[in-house]
Amino acid sequence: MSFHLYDSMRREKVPFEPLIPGKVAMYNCGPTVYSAAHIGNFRSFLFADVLRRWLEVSGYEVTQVMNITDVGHLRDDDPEQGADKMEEAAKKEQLDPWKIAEKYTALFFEDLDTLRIQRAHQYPRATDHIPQMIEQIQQLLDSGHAYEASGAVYYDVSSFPAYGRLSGNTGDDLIAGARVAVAEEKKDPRDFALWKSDPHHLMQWDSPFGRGFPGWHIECSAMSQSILGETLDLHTGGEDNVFPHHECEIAQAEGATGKPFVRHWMHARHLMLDGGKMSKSLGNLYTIGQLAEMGHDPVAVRFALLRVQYRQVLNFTLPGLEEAATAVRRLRLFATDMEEAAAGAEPGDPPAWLTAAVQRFDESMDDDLNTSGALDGVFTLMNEANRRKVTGPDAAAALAALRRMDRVLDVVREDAPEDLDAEVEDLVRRRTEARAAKDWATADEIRDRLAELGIELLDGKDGKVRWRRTGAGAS
RNA sequence: GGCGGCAUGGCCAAGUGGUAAGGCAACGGAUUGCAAAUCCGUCACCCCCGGUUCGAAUCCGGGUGCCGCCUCCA
Repeated sequence: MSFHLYDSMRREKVPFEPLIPGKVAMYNCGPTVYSAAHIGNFRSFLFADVLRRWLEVSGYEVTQVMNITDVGHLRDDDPEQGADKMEEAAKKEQLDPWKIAEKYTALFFEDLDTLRIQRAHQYPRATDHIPQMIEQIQQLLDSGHAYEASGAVYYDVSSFPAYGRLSGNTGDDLIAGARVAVAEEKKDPRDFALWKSDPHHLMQWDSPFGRGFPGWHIECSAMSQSILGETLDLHTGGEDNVFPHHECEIAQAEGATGKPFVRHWMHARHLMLDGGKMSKSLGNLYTIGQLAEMGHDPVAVRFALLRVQYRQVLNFTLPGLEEAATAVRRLRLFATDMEEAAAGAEPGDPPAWLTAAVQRFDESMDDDLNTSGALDGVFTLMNEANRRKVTGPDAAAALAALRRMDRVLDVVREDAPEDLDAEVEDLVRRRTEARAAKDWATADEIRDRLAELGIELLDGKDGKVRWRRTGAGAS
C-alpha cells in the first residue's frame, strides 16, 4: 500500500500523488501571533508534523513551509467597522503591533519545541512578504480578476467560476446567509478585499494602489507560491480555514497563474474541550504553558492529541490526559526493558509477530494517518514482546521497530537526563541501605518523601532499584 | 435555511460483508518486607426500527440523539 489521504477538495480518499515523484512541497496554515496558541491550534500543527514525519519515513523528501501571520486580519470586511486583532492586542498590552508579533512568535516556537513538533524548513512572516502580495494583487488586476474601488482592491469572484468548489458554498448560500456585510463599493457580496486603506491602521505600506495593508487571504497564496512554486503538493489547515480562507486562496493563486494551485487539501477537525467547543470568550481553553504549569508531561499532551485521527472530533479532557501519561510511561519503560533484553545484540530477522505489528502500524498510517490504528501496532508490538519474553536479536529487532514507529509519533524517546539529581540519588541509596537492614519504617519514610518530590520508585526483582519522574509531582 | 461529521464494553477508540484491535479503568494471579511499578489472564455482539444477503457493527431506507462549518477562529 502507499499513502492515501482524504482530499477535502475531492471529498474522498485518494492516493497521494505529488507533482514530482518522491518530492513533496507542503504548506501549512500557521498561527496568527496576537496571543498564545492553544491546545486546539496545536492539534492542527501537530497533524502537519505527523504528516511530514510519515512522508519522510516513507521515503519522500519533504519541504515544509508554515506561515506566521503577523499583520492583522480585520474581523469584518467593512473597513469602517473593522477591528484588527493584532492592533487590539497591541492596545490591550500597550505594545506596538510589531512587539506583539515578536512576543507571540517567540512563544509559538517555544511551544513547538515543548510538543516535539519538528521545525518546518521555513516560517515566512506576512510582514516580510508585502512585495510578493502586491505583485500578486497586480497580477490579478492585470488579468481582470480584481478591481479597485474607494482606495481598496477587491477580488471579482464572478470572474472565477470555480469559487465555492472547495467549501461547497455557492453564491446563493452566501447571500442567503445574510451575515456578509456588504460594502457599498463591492460589485458582488462575495467579493473580498485584497488590499485596504484605513488611515487609522497602525501597520501600513505603500503600494501602487495607495498606502494601506493587505487583505485577509492574500498572504498565504503569495507566500506559498513565492517559496514553493505555483503548484503545491499539500496544503493543510484547520477545518475552519476551508471557507473563506482557502477558497479565497485558490481564487487568488489560480487567478494569478492560471495553473492548479494545490494537488491535495487536508484539513484537521477541531478539538472539543470537556465535550464543548473551545471558546476564548468562555475561557475554556488550555495553552501549552498552562498545561505544563499544571505539571502535565508535554509528551502526554502530544500522545493525547495523536491517539485520535486528525479527521475525527477529539474531546480533550484532563482525565484523558492522565490516561495518555500512563500509556506513555508504560511504553517508555518497555523501551528501557528492551534495551536491557537486547544486551547489545544486533537486530535479527523480524519474527512473524513483529512483522505483523509493523504492518499494522504502516497500513494504518498509510490510510490517511490513522494514528489510532498505528498505536494498535505499537502496543501489540509491546504486548507480544512481553509475552514472549524476547531477548537478544529478537529484542533488538523489536526495539528497532519501535524506534522507527517513534520517528513518527515521537512519544517514547526520553529527553536526555538534564540533571543527575544528587539529592534523589542520595535518598534512593539511603533507602536501599535501610531496606537491607530491614528498617522498613525508614525505607517507607524515604519513599513517601520521594513521592512528594514527584519521584516514583521502581523496585526490581534482583534488588535493583530504578526511579522515574511521575511528571505530576511538584519539582 | 445551506453544507458536513459522529453514534462500538465504565471511559477513550480501531474496525466498511464472514462471527468485535488497542489504550485507560476494573477484577483475578505472579512478583514485593508492605506497596507502587511491571508481567500474565479475564472483561462488548456494535443507538432504535425495517430491508438486502447464506451471512452486516460494516450495504440500503426510515427514525432518535450529539457535534461542527457557513462569521475572526487551527
